[in-house]
Amino acid sequence: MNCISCDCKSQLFSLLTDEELDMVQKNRVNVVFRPGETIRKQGTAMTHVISVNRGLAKLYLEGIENRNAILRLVKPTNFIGGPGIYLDMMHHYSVTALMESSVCFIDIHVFKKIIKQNSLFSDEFMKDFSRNTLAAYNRLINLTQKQMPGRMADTLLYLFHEIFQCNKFPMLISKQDLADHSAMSKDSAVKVLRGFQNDAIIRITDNEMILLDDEAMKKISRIG
Amino acid sequence: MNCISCDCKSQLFSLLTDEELDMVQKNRVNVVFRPGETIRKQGTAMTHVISVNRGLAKLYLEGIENRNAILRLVKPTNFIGGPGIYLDMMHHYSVTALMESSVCFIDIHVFKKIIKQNSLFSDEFMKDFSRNTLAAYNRLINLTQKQMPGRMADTLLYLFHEIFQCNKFPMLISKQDLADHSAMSKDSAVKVLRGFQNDAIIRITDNEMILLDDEAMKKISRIG
DNA sequence: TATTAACATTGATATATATCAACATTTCTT
DNA sequence: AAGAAATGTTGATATATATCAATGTTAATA
Repeated sequence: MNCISCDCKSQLFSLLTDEELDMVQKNRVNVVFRPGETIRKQGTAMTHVISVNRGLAKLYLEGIENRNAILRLVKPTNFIGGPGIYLDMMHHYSVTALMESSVCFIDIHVFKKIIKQNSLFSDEFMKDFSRNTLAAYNRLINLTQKQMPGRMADTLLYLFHEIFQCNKFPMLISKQDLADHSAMSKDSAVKVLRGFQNDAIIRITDNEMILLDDEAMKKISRIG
Repeated sequence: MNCISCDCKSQLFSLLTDEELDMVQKNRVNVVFRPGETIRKQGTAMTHVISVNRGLAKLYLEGIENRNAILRLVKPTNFIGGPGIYLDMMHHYSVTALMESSVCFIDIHVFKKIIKQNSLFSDEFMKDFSRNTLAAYNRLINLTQKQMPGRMADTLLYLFHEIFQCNKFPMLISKQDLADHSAMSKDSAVKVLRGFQNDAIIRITDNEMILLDDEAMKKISRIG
């Protein structure tokens, strides 16, 4: 496999010249993770950035007393950098696979070198970084100013519309994960989801979740 | 007043050459705001970045139903950019003066031009941006995983140690502001502060707040 | 298949937090 | 100085949320 012909590299890397891609090619390593395996661990040294080729993973902050806050899910062909790149070369969040996932680790020094020499690339990197920061601001508002049904509705709308882009998705994500993305306890998450099912807004079967009433869900998101 | 000799410009700008500073000089405007005046308004077009020369201001997200989330306070010689620079050239947060404040507005095109040509400057800009993003991550954990006393303790420790760097500070910040920084209602903020006073952790007089027991405050921050 | 371990569910209860209403104080305006 | 407006304060009450305990279900493993 070759970076130049690879069609599952992050959009960021399509801005590179063949020469630059060749440099990436020589300084990357591809790894396949199984569900539950840790791709990145918060608090460890950052030696590589990541391009997700295949699969799905959760990106989360490890908080207080083993509680996690899931910031977002990552899927092909997302790029995973992080604020440590320019700060302290540490990982400030963890990433764990939710299904079998193939990712490329790219040496951070090569990455930084290319940032300096290719301004199209660095502009797009800044855009990606800015989008993530803005998303964090929105999370902050939603998680602190809405109550549980509104927060869970935000999480589900995110999954249906942004991650899976479909009105049904396979239940690769646990109830605990849904709770961790919505800043509530697992018990509360289960109860809120039960309410949504009773109101025929979603249906949850053994292996998938189906969005039955998008309008109702959006309304719950709005009114908090 | 001249940017080259100015000793209250943001540290960022000390990395510029005299030539670059001259360009800044020709494309900046200095404005003095009085307490309560809006320096930046969320949702409007971003035409300038800001360097704070004198004073104190609150930087906040405008949330749901007129509720605000204060992200941080800005003081001399902070730089104020924001995720809009590389995204959509819009302001994603508002900034309001808490006391008489003098700030310089620097044309964003000039700013972007210098970013491209001076890598010391762009590296330091990235550091500043990353620090703010990391701070937002920490806020997200503290605000969603701690209860009210822990959140208020975080707010007060931030004010004493990071903003004023003193065990007392003038009450330029209202109870509503303290509530908005701690993600709680004003009523609740008043009650939590009353509790801290009853436990002799702080003292609040007409015009200042005094930290009496730093250890106790840190403990409340820890145990949430 | 038996056995654990992880994950899910539910109702009851306790706790945290917001809201409300009434009032006090300060600040601003005329 | 008077009035109005903003801000601060408090206790009572209602609501939201977490925790707990009991139990069920599914998935991993021997």
